[in-house]
Amino acid sequence: MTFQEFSKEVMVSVEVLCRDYYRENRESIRIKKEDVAVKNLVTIVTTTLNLSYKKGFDAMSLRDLSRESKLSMGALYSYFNSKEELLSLIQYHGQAAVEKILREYVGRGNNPLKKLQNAIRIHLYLSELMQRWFYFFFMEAKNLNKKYKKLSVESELMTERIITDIIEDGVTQKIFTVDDVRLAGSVIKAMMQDWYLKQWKYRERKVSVESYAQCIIDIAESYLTNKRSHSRTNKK
Amino acid sequence: MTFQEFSKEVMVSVEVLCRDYYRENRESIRIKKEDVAVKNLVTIVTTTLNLSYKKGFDAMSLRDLSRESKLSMGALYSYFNSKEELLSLIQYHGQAAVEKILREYVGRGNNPLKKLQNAIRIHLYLSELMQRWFYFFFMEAKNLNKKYKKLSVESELMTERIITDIIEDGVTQKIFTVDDVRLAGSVIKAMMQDWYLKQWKYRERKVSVESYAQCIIDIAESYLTNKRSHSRTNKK
DNA sequence: GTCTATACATAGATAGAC
DNA sequence: GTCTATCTATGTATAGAC
Repeated sequence: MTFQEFSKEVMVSVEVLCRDYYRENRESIRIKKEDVAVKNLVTIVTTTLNLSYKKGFDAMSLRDLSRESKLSMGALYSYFNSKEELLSLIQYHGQAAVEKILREYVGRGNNPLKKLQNAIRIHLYLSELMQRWFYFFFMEAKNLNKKYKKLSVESELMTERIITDIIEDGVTQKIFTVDDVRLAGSVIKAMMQDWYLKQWKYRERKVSVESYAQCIIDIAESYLTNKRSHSRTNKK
Repeated sequence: MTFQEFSKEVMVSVEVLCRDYYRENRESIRIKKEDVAVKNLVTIVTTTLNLSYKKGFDAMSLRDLSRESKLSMGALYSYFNSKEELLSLIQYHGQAAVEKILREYVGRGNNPLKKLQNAIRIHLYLSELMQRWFYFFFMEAKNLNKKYKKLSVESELMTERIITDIIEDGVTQKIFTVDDVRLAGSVIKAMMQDWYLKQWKYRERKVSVESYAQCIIDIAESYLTNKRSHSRTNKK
């Protein structure tokens, strides 16, 4: 599956996501016309993601947001009750959207090798489409309150789990060889994460998301299918 | 080289680092007794790193810092002229200290394979010793002004360069096979970075820095010494 | 050298006109 | 629904006593 095919198919629209948020919070949002509300929410969220990418959520003042989104302070507060609520809106609904898409696309393939390739590609394609979101999830997680922080950690572990489950499967089928499945999954995830954390670097070097994916796949494969024992890792 | 051997040998003391800063900025620091100044600078820097780790540098107010470090607001401002100066003090002198140590230890080994193993280990050991610093460098880079941001990017590329130079060398000697040397170096760095960005995860799982290092080395080796062609990556 | 007290700017948040 | 004007808390930074 190429990136282009994927992006045509998923249509992760911020609009859908904001509509979900709106419908779940009708009571606390003062705006009653759904279309107006959703339209402005999209602006608010998009602007927040961009400003946070530049200076961080905490450094972004609501006056910055007001200026950039061309909505007054008063208008902003019709859509959320506090800056913290804006933060958790993005984190919570964003991660939910990501999980939904991952669950839908990941898991395809009829053997562990194909499944792994697919999982890596899908993850990377999605993080490319939603770069600002993924960056935000990671960089702003520490500002969340206890409840949302817990959800955020769970989300991190869930995506790791997708990888480790496939590896586990491959080990059982004697296709993969590896000592510590969870550690392997963790570092594969780390490589994937670099794609959206260091966007500036890869953009500058004109690395395409497809070739990046292929590189990670090659690395994962050569490690997991390496017949030589990794016995030194076993010392513990 | 084990982590214990390394940590005994390097002695990255925050004190040395603060003394350097003090001596370079004698004019602008109002405190004239070096020992008093250095002692308080150590407290200030350490406390800043800890608070920033918890809530981010931007969210940390100088009142927080004053409370935690048990120095009054007035006292704090005897050591720096603005919050921004505190930020760049940590970034600039911290990264300089890191580079100095890396230059000293990396490059040992009499063939590319040994050199690569050594470079990965030293990087990880150092990032373990200076976890708060490395975390700070990455998370707070966006708050720097233009001048220091440039230095920060250079520092990132420099450490990447250490890895790619070794790989390049190995390719020339036909020990390694890889299409895109720079991309390989970049993702190896990404795996190393995860060690200090996700400390909570690895601590919880009781992964030692040595076994983490061994895992990254195994992955890098199996990829770089894999004879199978990575032709698919070559499409560009 | 260190403190307390305070100036001044800006932050988040809200009231009430339109 | 959106705006402007304004409240109050908190932030960075400094002056001046000890």
